[in-house]
Amino acid sequence: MANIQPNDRLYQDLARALIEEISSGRYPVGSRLPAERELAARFEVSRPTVREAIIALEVQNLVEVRIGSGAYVKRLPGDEDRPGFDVTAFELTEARLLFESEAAALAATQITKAELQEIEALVQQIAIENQDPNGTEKADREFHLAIARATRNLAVYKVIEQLWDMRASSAEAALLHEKARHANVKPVVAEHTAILDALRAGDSHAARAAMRVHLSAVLDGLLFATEERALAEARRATQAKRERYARATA
Amino acid sequence: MANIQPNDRLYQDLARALIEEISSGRYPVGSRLPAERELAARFEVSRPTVREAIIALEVQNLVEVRIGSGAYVKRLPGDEDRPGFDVTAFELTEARLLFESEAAALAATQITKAELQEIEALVQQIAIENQDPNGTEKADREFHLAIARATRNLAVYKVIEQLWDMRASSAEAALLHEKARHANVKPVVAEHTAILDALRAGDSHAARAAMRVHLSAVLDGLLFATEERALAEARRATQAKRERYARATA
DNA sequence: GGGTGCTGATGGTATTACCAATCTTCCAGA
DNA sequence: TCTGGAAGATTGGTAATACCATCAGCACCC
Repeated sequence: MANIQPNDRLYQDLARALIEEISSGRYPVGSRLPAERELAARFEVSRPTVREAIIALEVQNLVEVRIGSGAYVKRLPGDEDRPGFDVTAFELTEARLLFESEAAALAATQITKAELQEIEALVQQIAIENQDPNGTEKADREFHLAIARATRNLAVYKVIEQLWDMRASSAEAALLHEKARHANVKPVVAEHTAILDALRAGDSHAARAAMRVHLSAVLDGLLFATEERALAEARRATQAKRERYARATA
Repeated sequence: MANIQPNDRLYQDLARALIEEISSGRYPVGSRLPAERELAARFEVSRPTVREAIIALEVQNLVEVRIGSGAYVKRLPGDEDRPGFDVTAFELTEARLLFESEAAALAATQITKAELQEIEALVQQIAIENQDPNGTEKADREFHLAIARATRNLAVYKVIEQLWDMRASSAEAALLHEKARHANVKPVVAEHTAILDALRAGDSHAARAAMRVHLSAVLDGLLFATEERALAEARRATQAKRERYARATA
């Protein structure tokens, strides 16, 4: 296949190339991509492979396929459309900082006694999970979702849930959170308690601020884990160099 | 093709059917989907069509394809993967008010010239769509997603996209927005321009405020449409009562 | 018990054929 | 001259078939 960086599967390589061409302005929004047969000839791949690449673009809502007419560019790709692009732990935590703080503020305006009791029980469970060497973060997740539920807005709840699902399914985020945990960066009970206190006081400003403090600390923990990871990588690279040198001088 | 509701293109029908099967628990997370050849036989389609459907699922990160092994379920489809999930128009717009304003504030801190140009073109397109009696809200959607993209945070983008997808798939929201549109409540270009101006000025506070003004107005429009609808319902109820009374006294 | 090799099953890609839908061009009629 | 319809070309959609690469499981040997 011509002009494609071999990487994984052909359809992905071709989708990537087409995304690059759209991004570079070769095919503006509203314009039609070349026909399947033409693309197949140009990239020296089979037509089914072209179709598969176009479908990948279609599912990402980048193009619209009109039967008998062609594939039309719907929008310019952003970074999030590059295959293999995963949500980073930083992005995830930044998004949570922005959004969960607003959810906490809204919840504070209307939270009930029962909801407060549930959240209090979850704070206690977080403390218990922190003692367990193989602890999970189930209670932490439930704590945040309980606050989202207290907004009594289903859309808000589904958004916060989506953020937590992203966290669960992102390999990079999982790795970094694991590193953070090994470095003993765990949910800080005091921060959760501060959020709970602000909710109890019905103070939306305090709730927003407490949630931001908490998630900023999570962000710091991730940066700490990132540095730890960078150090470990550097050590590994040095070791490899030493071995190479030992081999060269043996 | 067997057991598929005919709708659009075969691969889409099949992808939909597979999503339903995953959702219903037939294929839990981590389990392997049947082989392409088996699915082709079962659904009475060709193997390339099966491949196309699997690629659609793969691009949506629902499955992971291992060469020589099969397609494995990565996660359960959420409600956002299933059309028809019902969030009220009020909940949706309130969530957007909370979250999109934060996204606008973040975007304002780093937005590029190219991104501003894209957004400006979209504002102009909104104005054009407003003239069309059968106008859509495509440009409005793209406007908001372009701002989300300008945050350069994939998690933020996916959240805003999810909110718009909820709107697109919610029957109740669609009805109310239709009512609002008939009452001539349309995207106000001046509000969009104000958001654009704040972004251009790199003023995150102004961007947040402008987005909140805009979405508060959308909320007002919905409430207006809700009142109109409530009035119409009340009139219908009164008419029904009159007919019942007339029947009772006849 | 562990390692290696073989076989069958899996996905990946290509070629070819035919059909349906759309677009463009040309011709005939008003 | 203009308009509408038909025909042909181009487009995407689906299917069938062939062959190749990779993986997983099983059997055999050390």
